Amino acid sequence: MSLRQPARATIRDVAAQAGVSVSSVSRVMNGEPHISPELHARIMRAVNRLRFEPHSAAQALRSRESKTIGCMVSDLSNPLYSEMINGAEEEFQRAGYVLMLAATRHEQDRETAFISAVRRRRMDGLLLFAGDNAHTDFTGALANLDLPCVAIDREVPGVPSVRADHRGGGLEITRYLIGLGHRRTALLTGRAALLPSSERLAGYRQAHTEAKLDVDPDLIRPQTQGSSIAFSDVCQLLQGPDRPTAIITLGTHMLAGVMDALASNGLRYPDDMSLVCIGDTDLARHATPGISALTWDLDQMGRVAANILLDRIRGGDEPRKIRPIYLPTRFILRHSGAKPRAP
Amino acid sequence: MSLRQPARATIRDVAAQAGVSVSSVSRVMNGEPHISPELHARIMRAVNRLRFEPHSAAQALRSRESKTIGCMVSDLSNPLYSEMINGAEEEFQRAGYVLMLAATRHEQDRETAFISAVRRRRMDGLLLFAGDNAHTDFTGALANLDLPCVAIDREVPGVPSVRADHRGGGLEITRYLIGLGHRRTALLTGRAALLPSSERLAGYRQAHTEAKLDVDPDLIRPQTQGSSIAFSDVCQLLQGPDRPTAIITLGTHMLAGVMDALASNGLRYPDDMSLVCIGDTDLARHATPGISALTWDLDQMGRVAANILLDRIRGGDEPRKIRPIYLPTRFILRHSGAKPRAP
DNA sequence: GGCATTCCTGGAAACGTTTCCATACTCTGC
DNA sequence: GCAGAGTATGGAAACGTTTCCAGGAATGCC
Repeated sequence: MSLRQPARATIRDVAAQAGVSVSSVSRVMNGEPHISPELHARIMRAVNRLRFEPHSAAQALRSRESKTIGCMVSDLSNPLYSEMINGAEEEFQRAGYVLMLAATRHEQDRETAFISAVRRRRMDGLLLFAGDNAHTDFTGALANLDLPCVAIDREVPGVPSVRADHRGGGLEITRYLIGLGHRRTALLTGRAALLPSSERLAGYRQAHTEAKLDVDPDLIRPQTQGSSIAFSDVCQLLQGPDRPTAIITLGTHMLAGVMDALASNGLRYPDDMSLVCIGDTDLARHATPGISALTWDLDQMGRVAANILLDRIRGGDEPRKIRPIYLPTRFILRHSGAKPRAP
Repeated sequence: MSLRQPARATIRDVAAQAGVSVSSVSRVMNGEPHISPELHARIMRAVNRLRFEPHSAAQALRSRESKTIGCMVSDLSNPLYSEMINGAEEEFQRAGYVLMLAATRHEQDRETAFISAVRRRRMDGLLLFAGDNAHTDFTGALANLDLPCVAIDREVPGVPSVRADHRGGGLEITRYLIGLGHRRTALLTGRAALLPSSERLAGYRQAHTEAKLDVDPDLIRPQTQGSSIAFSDVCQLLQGPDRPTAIITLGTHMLAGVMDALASNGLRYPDDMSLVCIGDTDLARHATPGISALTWDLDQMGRVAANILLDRIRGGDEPRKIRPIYLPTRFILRHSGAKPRAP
């Protein structure tokens, strides 16, 4: 159809075509004030005729702004993350930024590699999703970065963060189970090094302390997320001498493993075992009976984090409040909890 | 801790520090041959001392390669997509490319806006995930792009694609239901403008033709994805005079609505209604009874697409085979299908 | 009418690389 | 001992913008 375009138009071509200087074209493209209507019109005509599109590498080089946000996430296939990113991305799009994504798969090498990419590409900001707090090389590299950052459900020294109130959520659901009479509640909460897990555990402990109950460390299973791991964890717990009477588990992937384990041990919930899951899912909603779940607004979290980051980018280096912002969790009561059986 | 770094080191600083020319530094950084070991060592020492990191905008400007891949997806929060992207991203990372992500939310404006961003940023390639084939402005803009592209589950003229065999899958599951004796099978398959939906429908029709059955257009519900829509669709179908005896539905979000609709109409599967879902999910796996599902390898699809794109980028403009590559689907038989009740 | 502002425009120097060209040196084979 | 190929380095011109500086034309004020 169209001939192969020999070369893309540059700002120079536009200036020549319109018979004006390059600087005027630049001013028009950037919407600067003090431009006569005629000049504006003439330049825009040339821009359209030549289909001029500024080369953003050149812009970035000169203006020291890449209009780019880095986004580091451990596992993109986890819907918890992708939903937050979805929300954040929309805010960035609206502000004219493009998102650069990297999945680190919990590997420290990938984290530092991405930090390096962030530096080389002079990205304007960085969004950090939950990742291992134990990765110290990473926080070191980050400290030298001198770049607006916002962390999501992650603790990074000197970096403001947005978090769901996992501690409060853990407290609420544990209190609920204790209130039902449960004295032995298993907690399958994902990698211990992740902030949401450790916060949840803190809430769980607090609820037990309040009720003057001891917590059996065996009941805490801070394993990597995964349905088969949940399965074997639960089987193991069930074979022990002193079974738990309730289980708190992550909703994504793990809940399925837990349900399998119960079923293959001939147990039913809520009668033989109470169940609460963290993060509402189709499975929790539509299992029979429905499974009570702790939930929070992922899309909103992504958006809030994005806007804080944008503010910091625009506001320059103000050493804003670093205090984390907490978003509430909400407990959805369904029918997966009951009083423990009399022993 | 560390003083605020006044300015980042440039290749010039490195050259000065090492007492060599800029071009030598450039050569070393890019691993070019014909460099004496001493020079190499001297330069690397300077690089490390100054913590030099090349400015990728400058590199992109000069070398006309941005080492960047655009990735356009309609809805990032859909796990089907995020899992494919997760796979693709790993391949790109391995090859030294960074992924730039945009969620279009099925809005044509966002699609063209992103295409423009792709041009301005001189991205090296573009990955297109399933989107409305009806968006013609978009395909026009794309045709002018003259850039390596690969589409995933999407039909774009002149662009090679990777697709799951949705047609074959639709055929297989419809045959299965027809084999059980079903004559009226509802199909809730998502937006009609999406390739997977239309392909699935084609398979569905073919199975009916083979069996010399008519298809009732009322049974085909090409609605937007969403659990509440599935709910009302099914309720409507159940109130009609001539109920379907089987339902094929998308697994993500929609299956839940379907199950709700059945429950609230006092129906049970598989006895009152057979069920097959597209895309395996926790819910399909762990509902009781388990729900038969059509599945395919999302991670693999992302990787295959990424590698085709990388090949095209490296291989230059070879007008390769544009024929789509199909990945197989697999039918997982569970317990959600039965013979229809005698009327 | 002279002078200080403000408005509009152009020229040219950056920004930090890569790459082309030139040059000086080291081999190799005869 | 010399042409020619190959190796190792440096110099300088791009790449396509933004932005600083300068200057001419209006405008306002006394």
